[in-house]
Amino acid sequence: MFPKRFKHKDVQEKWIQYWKNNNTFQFELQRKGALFTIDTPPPFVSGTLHLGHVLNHSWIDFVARYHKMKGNNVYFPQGFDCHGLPVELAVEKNYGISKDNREQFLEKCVEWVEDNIRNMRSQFDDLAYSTDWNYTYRTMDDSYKYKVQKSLLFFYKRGWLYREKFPTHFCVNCETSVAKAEVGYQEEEGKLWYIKLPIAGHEEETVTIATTRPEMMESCVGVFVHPNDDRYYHLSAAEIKLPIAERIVRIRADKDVDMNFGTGVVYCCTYGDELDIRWKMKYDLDEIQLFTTDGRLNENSKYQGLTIEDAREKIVQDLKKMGLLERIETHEHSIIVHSERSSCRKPIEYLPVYQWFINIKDFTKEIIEAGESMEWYPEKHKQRLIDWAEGLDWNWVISRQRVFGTPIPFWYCEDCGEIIPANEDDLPLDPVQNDPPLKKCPHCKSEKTLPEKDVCDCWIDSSITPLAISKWLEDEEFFEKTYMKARVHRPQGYEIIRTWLFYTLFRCKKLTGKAPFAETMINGMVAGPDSRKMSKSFGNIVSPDEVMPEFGADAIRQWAAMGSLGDDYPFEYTWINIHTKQPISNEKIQKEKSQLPKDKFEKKYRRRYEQLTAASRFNTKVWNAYRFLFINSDKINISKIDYDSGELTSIETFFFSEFNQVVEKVSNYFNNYNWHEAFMLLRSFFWNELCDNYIEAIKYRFYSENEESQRLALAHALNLFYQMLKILSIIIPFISEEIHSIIFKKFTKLDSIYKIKWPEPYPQLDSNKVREGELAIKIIKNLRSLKSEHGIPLNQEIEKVVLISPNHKDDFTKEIIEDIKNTIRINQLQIEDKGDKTLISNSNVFKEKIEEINVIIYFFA
RNA sequence: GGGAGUGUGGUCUAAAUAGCGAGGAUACUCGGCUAACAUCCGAGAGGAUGAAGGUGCAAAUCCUUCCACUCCUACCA
Repeated sequence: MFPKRFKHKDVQEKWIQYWKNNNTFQFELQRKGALFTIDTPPPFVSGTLHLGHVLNHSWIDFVARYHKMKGNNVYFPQGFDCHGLPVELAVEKNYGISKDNREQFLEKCVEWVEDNIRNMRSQFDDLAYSTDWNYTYRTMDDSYKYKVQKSLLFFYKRGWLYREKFPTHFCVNCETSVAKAEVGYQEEEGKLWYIKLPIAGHEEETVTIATTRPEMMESCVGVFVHPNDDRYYHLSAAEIKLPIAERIVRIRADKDVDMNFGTGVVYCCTYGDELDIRWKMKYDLDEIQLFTTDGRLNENSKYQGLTIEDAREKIVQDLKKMGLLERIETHEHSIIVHSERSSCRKPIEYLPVYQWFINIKDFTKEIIEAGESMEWYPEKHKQRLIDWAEGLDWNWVISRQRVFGTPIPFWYCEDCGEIIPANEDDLPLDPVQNDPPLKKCPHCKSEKTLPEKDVCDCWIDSSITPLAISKWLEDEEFFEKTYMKARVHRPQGYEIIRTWLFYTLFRCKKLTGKAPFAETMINGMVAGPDSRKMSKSFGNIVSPDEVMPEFGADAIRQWAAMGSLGDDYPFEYTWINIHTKQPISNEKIQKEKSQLPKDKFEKKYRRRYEQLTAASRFNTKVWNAYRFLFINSDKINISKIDYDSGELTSIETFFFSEFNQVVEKVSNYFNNYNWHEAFMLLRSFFWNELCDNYIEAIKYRFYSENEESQRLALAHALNLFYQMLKILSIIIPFISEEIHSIIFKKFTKLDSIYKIKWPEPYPQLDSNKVREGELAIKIIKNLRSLKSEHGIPLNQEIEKVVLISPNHKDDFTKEIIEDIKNTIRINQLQIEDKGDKTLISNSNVFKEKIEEINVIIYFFA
């Protein structure tokens, strides 16, 4: 049976279940074919995939299916990135458990993550994502942590992992240090305070600084002016007596001072910003730490206990009382905030705290080399990696003062600070819960040890994904085959080139000696229809759940295929009025949305997704084409769809030959991950050639009295459409699988189209037949248009057609004359090599010239 | 503030080292046919390639400036 309609919902459910029950996507290491490993991006376990994931992972699935069909042994696992602040925040919020209650807290984190993964996995399945779930990983698993910790010991032994006190981006709200990659800048209206600082020795004389951070007065360790600033030339070696702190600091000249900002005088506080850090290092200034990790003033301050904000107000008041506050200005500036992987967005402070670092600055050259050694699709994004590597000025802070993460496997001696690394054999472990390998400090013999409570930065976890999936340290043969000797493909978005790709290149190269990737495929960001990023505040978010039920995965994958490599890709829709079907402007919609109640709004307006509409139509066309072939072949007994090239008609030979060319072009597009062009070609070939011309031209034989002709026409058509279906299955797997099971399974004896190889070109096609077939199709096309133009029903028989063909008369074989006659329904078809004036004497004759092949048509209606 | 990327009909995209009237697809509108089809046939509307200049016989393509979006980076205390 071939249902009349393609019901994507039922079909999807059926095949998801089937693929799962039959382990269709199972990977086998021993299978023949060169190993092609795909190091897929593990999505953060937010609980739901967004359209960006859909784009990215649809492409990845195309890659996997294509390379598999081409004969590679494709290793295609999919993992999940579990650790991170958002998990902790969610657990704190949803369960009300504090992270101080460590054990219970961690338990809940795992629970929350597992819930989320369940949902995300089923979203992947809904996409027909052909990953083998037996090889999935979660960064929170013990086996994963084992590898991460082992890699840390590896780095430690070589001196690339070290612990040091260093002013670090620190979020006093989340109480954690954050990587440079996790901070952002936010425009904010602030104030600029002008404060008079008395000159030491001449206290009646003052110099005025402008600052946005008056509360840092007590941590001031120097005052700076520009060396060329004449206004302050006389002060160049003077000293300042700091108010409140009552300390003396020197004035220095440094060209990093901006003369045009404020008064041209600036104080250096440890630590207000990155410049302060640089000056502190450069002039070996003192370090005065003023803040606690929870954002209060510490014992070094007279304002101990106050929050930073309160202290600011208090100090300003005090300065005012002392008569040292000159004036206050409002000031637009961007402040550095905790922005990524967190919704915190609170200001960042620089706190000198003990942190674990990985030396990365010394290896940027190697990283760039590893990047250069890969093929980039598209090439242009390579620059992002190089720019980032070359501009790097700090080492990588890898420790996070959080709970839910991979523990850093070290202890310290409380007395002398000696570091005690874990025994490799004891990994994975959590130093907070496990005892150190030594009873006594190897340095001072003290018995007091402290565990490292910090956990790793998430990028430490995710920067060894190629090793995790290849069973590094776990299964030597597997590792050799899927990493060392495999062609490893890395698909990802351009926004994480400087993080995920950068760190992976570095770590894997160092750990294995081999740069991890042979190639990388870069996708852009999915934007809203206004080509701005999807964001709540723009009201342009579309979730996959909104469109999947209506259109199905095969339509959404077509949308993904229409995007272009490396560029941003909007998800298009238009608001329309449901009743008039007229598009509504954005402004109007925003207005209506705010004015109408939700249910009324939804009754009146909805989104129209043009691209998905088109995709659905193509699905329907595909469905009906195969259905038509099925219905006809079902009437007679087709026992095989193999063919004998001698039995092919000219028209058939022509289309087989066209197909060969299409396969070659599509291969080329796929090899370059140019999904857009590949799919456009497939669609138009399928629709405009195979359906409109090929089927139309052989259709009459389906109804023929001649059983042999009927049988051959169907067998040949089924063969060609089967080859076509193989290719289509890369983009639209559900519908292809369904059609395969209905029509082709009995011929292929395969339970899934997934197991089929890429089509071989049809061999030994007779070039004469190709030429004749092409001629026939051109004539048929023109005759059909002619009929239509003159309002003659396509099924109405035409009395007579005369073709004048000076060049091709001999190509009109008996066979193609029959084809033309029967396809167009011509009673009498006459071929001449030259015209005859008597032909046009009849008044009911239309004349038409086909320039391309120099044929004149006389059409007797 | 700086850097990078992008900007082509409503939409997605093509135009090799610049070369004929900016092509295709899709969506939309109108008319017609229909013996698989929501198909098919025919027609229409819609862009002078973000803006302005410049160099060329010739520019979507090269140069300058500006604008918008995206990503990255930053020292304006």
